[in-house]
Amino acid sequence: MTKNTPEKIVSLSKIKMACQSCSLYQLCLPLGLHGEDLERLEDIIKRSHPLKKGATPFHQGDKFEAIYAIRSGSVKTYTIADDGSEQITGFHLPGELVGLDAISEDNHPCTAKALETTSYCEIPFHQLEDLSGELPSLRHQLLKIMSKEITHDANLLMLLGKKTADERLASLLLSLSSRLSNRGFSATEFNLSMSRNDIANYLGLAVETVSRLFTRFQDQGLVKVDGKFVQILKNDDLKAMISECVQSDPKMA
Amino acid sequence: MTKNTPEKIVSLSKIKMACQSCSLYQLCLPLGLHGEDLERLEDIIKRSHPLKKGATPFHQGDKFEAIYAIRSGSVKTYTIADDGSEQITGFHLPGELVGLDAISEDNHPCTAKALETTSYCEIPFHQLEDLSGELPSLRHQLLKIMSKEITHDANLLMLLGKKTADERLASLLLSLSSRLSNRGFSATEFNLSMSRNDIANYLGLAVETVSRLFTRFQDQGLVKVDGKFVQILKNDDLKAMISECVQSDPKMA
DNA sequence: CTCATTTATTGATTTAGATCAATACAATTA
DNA sequence: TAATTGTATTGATCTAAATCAATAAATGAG
Repeated sequence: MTKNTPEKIVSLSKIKMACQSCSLYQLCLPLGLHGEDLERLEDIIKRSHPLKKGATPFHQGDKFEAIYAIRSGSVKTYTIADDGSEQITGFHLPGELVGLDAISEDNHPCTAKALETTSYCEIPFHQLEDLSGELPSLRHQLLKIMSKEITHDANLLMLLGKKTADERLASLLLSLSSRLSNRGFSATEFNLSMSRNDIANYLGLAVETVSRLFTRFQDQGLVKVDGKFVQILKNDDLKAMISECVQSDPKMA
Repeated sequence: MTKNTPEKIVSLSKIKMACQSCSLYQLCLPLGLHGEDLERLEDIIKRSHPLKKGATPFHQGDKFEAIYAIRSGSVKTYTIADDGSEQITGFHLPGELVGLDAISEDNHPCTAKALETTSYCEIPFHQLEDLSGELPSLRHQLLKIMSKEITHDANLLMLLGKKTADERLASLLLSLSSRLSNRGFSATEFNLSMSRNDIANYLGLAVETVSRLFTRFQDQGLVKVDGKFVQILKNDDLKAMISECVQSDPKMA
């Protein structure tokens, strides 16, 4: 792929994105668009070379030019504070959009890094914004995706603010499981593309704690873990973990 | 004001919102709109009666109809998990929009509650969405505000995931201070409209811890606290607290 | 005003998870 | 292949913050 630039033997018309034929259509930006409208969106979308593991499509502070839709692979986003400490703000799977947080300041508040070989579509934002003026369903879908991100973050806040280490890991595993299954992958077994360190960082825990949790979850028969390969054995028990837990404070709000 | 309903003696034309004359114009949705465009936005905005303390303009699960711009007072938003536990997702000050997280599912994922007497503008969302199709700067401002919320949440994540109790409280105080000062209030002294319990919940701490922190901050001469009234004495020291702290993990990402 | 109830502060004790430390296991590279 | 470096697991110890417990202020209702 990198050696003999085979793009040259592919007809130009094929290089153009075909969202219609993309398995992620219903999860991604073009949802709700058809016919000519969809073609207009496809016209502004650029497919780029796949990212190798560790590659960074954009860095914190970079001028905001485009948002990125993941086609395959996975990406983490993280911010680095003044003191150099890092906080991972998300793990992103195929069909998800990355970079929307850059609109506000017109530069990226976080860095994105491929956790494995990752292909993606690049959508120049100003063109998208203009086009969204003309296409109500594109406009709505964009707002919807952003709104979803806000909700997702709020859930994560709940996770970090209130939950125990067990519940945090259970939440992450269940989130990955359900998102992967929405994308046509197995809900019960998958490879974690991120390191234990990344998981710990994201969940606000120490690596050692994450490691111990995996061991314990396995001892409890909840999961089977072999390095990055995870099998969910008792989905319901994991779910129960994250809802039963926090004994409610009956008088509040 | 509350006794003799002076609204009745104000002409109907005045009841219509006048974003131009609103001190929050440059922080709020209409930023960038002028003349006829601004009037079109004002036409869809409804000013409602002020909320009394404890009133809830919308509840978790309510169908999504409108977003709310705070004019005066303050509001907290929170979600209630299945187990009844509550997580406060934000404190909202004048000029801020509440309810944008409802777009994604078409119903509100959180409840909003007035922390004090609070006046607000109600903006029916579908009309706003339509109008944003015609007005590029409105469209952009809406995306910008949503994007800002995503960034804000990411920062909060950093706060809850990584920081110590001291840093959390310092962050909240500085955030309130700077937001209040942007809104024309004093940056150095203000009343907290939320309870210690709310603060604890929001910061993911126990009430007792928050209480002890206020005491210690005061002992250290960082602030002067009298119940809900807070004076920031050493802004710089507080700032230093939140950046020096977390000794970076040099090898990561 | 008094009484009741919520909200806040302070102290004593416990604990979940961090940190420190050592080892084991992978993955790269030469 | 061994050597190097990064990543993961496991154990021992420590500590920040939770929890438990009691009191003290506020707030609000009658």
